[in-house]
Amino acid sequence: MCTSVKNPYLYPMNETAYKNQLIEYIAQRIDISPKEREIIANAYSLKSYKKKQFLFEQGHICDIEAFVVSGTFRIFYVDTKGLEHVLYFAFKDWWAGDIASFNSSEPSGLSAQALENSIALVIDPIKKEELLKQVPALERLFRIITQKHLTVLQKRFLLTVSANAVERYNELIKRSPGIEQLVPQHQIASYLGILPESLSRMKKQLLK
Amino acid sequence: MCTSVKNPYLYPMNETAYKNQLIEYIAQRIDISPKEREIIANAYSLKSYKKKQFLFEQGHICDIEAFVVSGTFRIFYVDTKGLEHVLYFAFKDWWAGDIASFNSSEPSGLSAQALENSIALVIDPIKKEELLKQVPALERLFRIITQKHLTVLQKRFLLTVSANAVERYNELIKRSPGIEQLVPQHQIASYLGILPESLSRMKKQLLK
DNA sequence: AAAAACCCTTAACCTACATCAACGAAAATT
DNA sequence: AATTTTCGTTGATGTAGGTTAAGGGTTTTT
Repeated sequence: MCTSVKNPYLYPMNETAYKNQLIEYIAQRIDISPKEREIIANAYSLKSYKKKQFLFEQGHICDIEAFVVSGTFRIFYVDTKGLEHVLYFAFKDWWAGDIASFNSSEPSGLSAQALENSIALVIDPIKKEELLKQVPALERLFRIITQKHLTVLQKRFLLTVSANAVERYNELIKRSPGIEQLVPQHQIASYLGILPESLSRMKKQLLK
Repeated sequence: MCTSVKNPYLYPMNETAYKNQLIEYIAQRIDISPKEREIIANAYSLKSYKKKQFLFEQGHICDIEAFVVSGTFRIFYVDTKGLEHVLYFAFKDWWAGDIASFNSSEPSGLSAQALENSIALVIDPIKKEELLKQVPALERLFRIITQKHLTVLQKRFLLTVSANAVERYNELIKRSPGIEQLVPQHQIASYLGILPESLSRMKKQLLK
């Protein structure tokens, strides 16, 4: 299904406005010249995703790294028993991708799916390498972003092995208040590493 | 306890040889000039650690990033109940540090302890910033290393939430054969996210 | 408007691993 | 060499969260 870039439903703002959102994000983290802003803006393509549409899919090569400008994606893993595990949610101004597959051209171990109609700026590995050559300051940006992702995942991992589901739930609500309005409850259960039935039971208990 | 740099027991090789080990590691990943090699070698300090000695400690600021040239460290987290959880082991040619604390000067959420007498090349955040300024190509190296760490942790996390202890144990042995000769069994249990008693029982079962 | 798909809840039962306690062997420390 | 600490094992018992099954509500699709 090929949707026009001009479709006002999918793109309530124009392309330049979305790209400025990315430029803003970058400028807050490193210094970039007007010339570099232009190069960056040109390197990314604007794409829209309908609810349930995939950004990339497990088993296929993930040749996309996305900056979410609007909407929400869930990034998840399907295990050998067919169960899904949410690695993280990508909201506005977050990145979504599978670093491993993106950098090695090996099949991705993750899928990313829109939880609602969403818009993202995307780039492929070749364009990204070119971009890094043209704007070397971005090496620093992506190092810092990756470090941040690593520290977040590290905390999450340690919480997962050291705390029970109730504690992990409380931590999530504390860190992301309002997430229960953005994401269906069974997806939250998946993020917490438990079944929807268990989360339902847990929340009932917590009301006492 | 101040140990002399000349102590032949602690340093079977000389300082230059250890630094060359780091330079070799770097040169295999990015291009560096002879001049840059010298700058890098000068930025790091050689330090020795007796068995059980800490490289850095949870609750204190981690102002150390270490490249292990010999020996083994365990990097672990002590939870609110006082239980220890191994995040990873750092062997020869691995890095050990707490990125979050190192970059933010906040108290570390991790400890690193030598499992045997070990030797490492260490750097502090200020020296590292200087080094990155003098050798910008290292931005790329550390971006790539951090990406690698992130993908490894991601796999580990997803395995932890999707597989049981037996499957995680088999995966560890497959990926790191010989680890059982390097690390005591209760540390392996901690890495797997189970108690030593459970691992012992599990291995007995597996023999059938 | 009807049908289908999706989502949440509850209940009975089950299992992987934790907890607690005790023992002997090995290794480190004196 | 003696003492202490560390390490691995085994057994009895407990529990968080998984499993299975079923019901009803809500949203999406036709």
